[in-house]
Parts: sequence; C-alpha cells; structure tokens
Amino acid sequence: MLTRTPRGSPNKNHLLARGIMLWRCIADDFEQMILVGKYDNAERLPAESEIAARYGVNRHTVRRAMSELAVRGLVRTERGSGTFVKTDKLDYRIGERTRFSEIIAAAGHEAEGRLQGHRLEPASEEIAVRLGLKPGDDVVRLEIVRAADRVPISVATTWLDGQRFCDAAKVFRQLRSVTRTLDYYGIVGYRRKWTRISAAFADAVDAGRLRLSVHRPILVVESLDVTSDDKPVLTTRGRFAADRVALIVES
Amino acid sequence: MLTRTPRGSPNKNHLLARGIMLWRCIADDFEQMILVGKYDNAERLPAESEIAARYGVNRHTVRRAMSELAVRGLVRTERGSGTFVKTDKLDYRIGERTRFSEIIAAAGHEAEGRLQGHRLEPASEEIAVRLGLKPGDDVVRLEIVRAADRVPISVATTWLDGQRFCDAAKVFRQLRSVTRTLDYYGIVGYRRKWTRISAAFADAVDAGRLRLSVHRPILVVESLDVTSDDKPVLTTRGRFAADRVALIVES
DNA sequence: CCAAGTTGTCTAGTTTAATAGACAAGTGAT
DNA sequence: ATCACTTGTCTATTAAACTAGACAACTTGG
Repeated sequence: MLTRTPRGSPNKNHLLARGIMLWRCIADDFEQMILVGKYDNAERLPAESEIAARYGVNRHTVRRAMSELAVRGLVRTERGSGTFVKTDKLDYRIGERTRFSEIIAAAGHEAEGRLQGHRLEPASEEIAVRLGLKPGDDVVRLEIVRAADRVPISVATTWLDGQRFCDAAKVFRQLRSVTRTLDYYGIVGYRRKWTRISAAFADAVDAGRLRLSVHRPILVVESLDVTSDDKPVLTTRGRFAADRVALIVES
Repeated sequence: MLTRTPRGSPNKNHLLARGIMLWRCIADDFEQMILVGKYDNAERLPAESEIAARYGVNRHTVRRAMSELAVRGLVRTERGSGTFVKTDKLDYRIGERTRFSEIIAAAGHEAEGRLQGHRLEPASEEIAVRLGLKPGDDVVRLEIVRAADRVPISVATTWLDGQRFCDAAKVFRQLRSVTRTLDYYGIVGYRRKWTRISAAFADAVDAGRLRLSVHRPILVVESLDVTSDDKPVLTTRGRFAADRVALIVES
C-alpha cells in the first residue's frame, strides 16, 4: 500500500511518484491489488470515504481514481450500494462465424467499433500471401478499436485488397461494422478460415488505445476470412486485452 | 516520440498519459531515448526552446523535465552551452579495501551517505552465519542511501552485531560514514572478506530511493567485512543502480 | 570584441488537481 | 417506514502545473 503524509502538511512526497497525480497513484494501487487477487471478482471495495481516510486524501480524489478503474474495466460502481470488482472475462468464441458485434450483443453488451486510422499501403510478403495478391500490391489497412459497454476489448489491424475495397475506410466509418462494410461490397457469407493465437505485452500505442498499462498481457489473434466460395477477403492482426477477454475455441 | 495537440486548443490527450504530468511524460520520453542509445554519451540535447517547440509546450515545462533527468543522473546541464547526456558509469572497484567515500572522492566526486532507517532485529539464519552469531541474536540493521554528486548510487542494508554496536545508527547519523562509525568503536583496519554479485530489477521502494524507474536493473552486492584479525564485523546487501555504476574486480 | 545562441531567473496569468463541506438520491436491512 | 450507509452532485477555495514573455548571465565561434 502507498502511504502519504496523512494530512495538514502539504505533500512532501516528491520522492515517491514525482509527476504522477494523486488519483492516478491510488488507481494504480488498486489495479495492482485487484490483479494480484487481493479482491475477488464481485467483491465490494471499501467505501469511498474509507479509502479516502486510509490514504489521507479527499473523497473526490478517490472518486477520480475509481472513475479511472471503471474506464479500465476493472470495477463497476453502483449508486447507494458500492463499487464492485469486475475481473470476470468476456468469453469470445472463435469459429467459422466470428463477428465482433454479434458476439458482444449475444453476451448482452453494447458493441462499438471505432476506426482510429487507415492507409493505403503496399502489401508485405506475409499479407500478400494471405490475401492472394502480389507483394507490393495496394492494400487498405484499417486500425479499429472495439469496445463492449464502452470498455475497449481489442484493437485490430485489418487488411483488404486495395483495388476492390479502396473506399473501405469511408464505408466503415459510416456503417461502423466490418460485416456491414463487406455487405456493402456485396459479400454476405464470409467465414473464418484460420486463426492464430499468441501472446505478448501491450506496446505504448496499443496500451493507450486499450486503456491498459504497458506491462499488461495481450492476446494476439491473427486470422484470415474468406468468402463463401473460399476466396481470401480480409486478414487481421488483433490485440485483445487479456485481462478482459478469454478466447474460446470449440472442437 | 510523444505527440500532443500542438497548441491553441487545450490538451485533449486525456487518452495518452492520463494522470501523468506533462513534464514527467517528456522526461520519461527522453530517458527512453537516451537509454535506447538515440543519444551518445556526451552528446548535446536539442536546446530547451527547440524541445519546447517540438512538443508544443512551454520552455518552463521542458526545464522541469530536464531537471528531473538531472536528478536521475542522466544529463548534466551547462549554462550558456546546453544539456549533455551523461550515461558513462562510475567505476566502483571492489577489493580488500572497499570504502564508498574513498572510491567516490578518488574519482573526483562528492560522496554522501544518508541513513534512511534502522532497527534492532533478530538475526536470520543467513545473517547469523555471516556475523558468527546465533540465529535470533540481536543485530542492528541500517538502511543507507549513498550518492555521488547528489545522484543516488546505491542503497545498502547493513547488519552489525546488536550487542557490540547497539548505538550504531546514532553514531552513523553523526559521522555519516561506515568507516568512521567503526572507527568510533575502535575498529580501524577492517577489510572485505568476500563479495557476491548478482542482478535484479529495482522494486518500488529501492526505485524511489535511487530515483530510478521500477523496471531498471540493479546490481545486488552482498558482502562480508572482517576486522584485521579476521573476525566478522559487518555484512551488507547493497543494490547499485546499474545505469550509473560498473563494478570492477581485479585479480 | 561581437553576435548568435544557450541556460537561469523573474513576474504575471490561466488552468487544473486537490481540498472542504453540504446535501440529494439510492440501497438494504430491520 | 425508517435508519444507517452508500454513491452522485453541487459550490467554493487553495495549491500547483502550465503558459507567456522578458531579460540577465554565460558560452562559443567568427
């Protein structure tokens, strides 16, 4: 636990946590305790006023910290009742029909996809092979952040044939779903051909987009989707916040 | 490199670096670049005004960041001339006569030792064996932070026989040197019997004391010193900031 | 010596983190 | 229904981060 000069005398702790705001220290402290298992899944945290007293800090500061934890998807707070730990993971089933929006909606959550950036670029060796193109051919690259109930779940880099889908970014921004975007291009029954799962740590950029700390683990999910007549149409490199998602593969 | 909304519109980057002060972001950014080798040892950093422009930030903010880097011992700044990277390491020779103050002074720096805490405690198995006591016997435990030119070099936990040196903490606080403290007790020619060197990462407490980031490496130096007639007198577990010190063992 | 470029210091003003206190609104148990 | 306890919201104040600009002190190279 983090300790401060209790009260009265202003903070002399330039030693500990220089340049880090108080609420952030408290938030990180609780994240640590939660992730290390000091609190169980649906357990109630101490009341804001008690935490405030414990740290020798104003309740508003604690509230700011809790709001941060909520953004990170670690707690859920209920008026009149308390703040509860939320470390259960979303089950994300990977199969032939893998659609983010559908999976989230089926689990009773609000799905959301935001295009963070896009670019037309020459296909790398790897991407070209996957999509059945020649290296150097134009491909559309989309960076999409996906969230359930406003909590970021994954960031995905998606590549499509640059000729056929040159307006993909514009279309996606309108329709806000990969499924509907492909639908716009007349592709209805696309299916997952293969999925490759590995693990890593979040880099600074992904950590920011996923609202994760840099040292948190991510599931790296590479995949290829094909049309109903088996033509490659879309390949993806997704990074899932491992603290928030579990991948389910049935066989 | 970290980027912000350049100017005019107030910071909308609550996304990146929430709860981290601006100067701290810049300092960490430069630490990263320096440690990764983007700047050579005595190389000059860009002028404060240029850095400020580059980040879209006031010069004072950059100055605060540079001051932080100076505290971390990563740069040295010269009026009228510039700010220079300082990644060369202090050579710390380990031999029969290993005295912090002497080594630092011989290298032309100002040595300093501050007692951060002390305690009378029962000897652990390990410490008892080293000091020739029985486990559970009282030992004095000192926590000392050592610095060269105000930059922390090491933090050391030192154990002494609790009966013979029960006032050691008080004496050290007066004399500010282990050598002089032992001298006070009539021990003049103590010498290093053995030294054991390993490596680890700084934990939160040591990182704070050494003004290091938590993920930085440290050299763990355990040692035993004996009197001239070969009686154990003092054993230590030191943690040296590996970014600032290199240990030299001649043979 | 001079001029250009650098860090150091000062004053002043704006924005935001953190404090302090009060009360409304909701929950849950008796 | 009520009571103790919780989170949500409001107003006001203080401390500190950040901005802005000016100028002094110093270094370096011509």
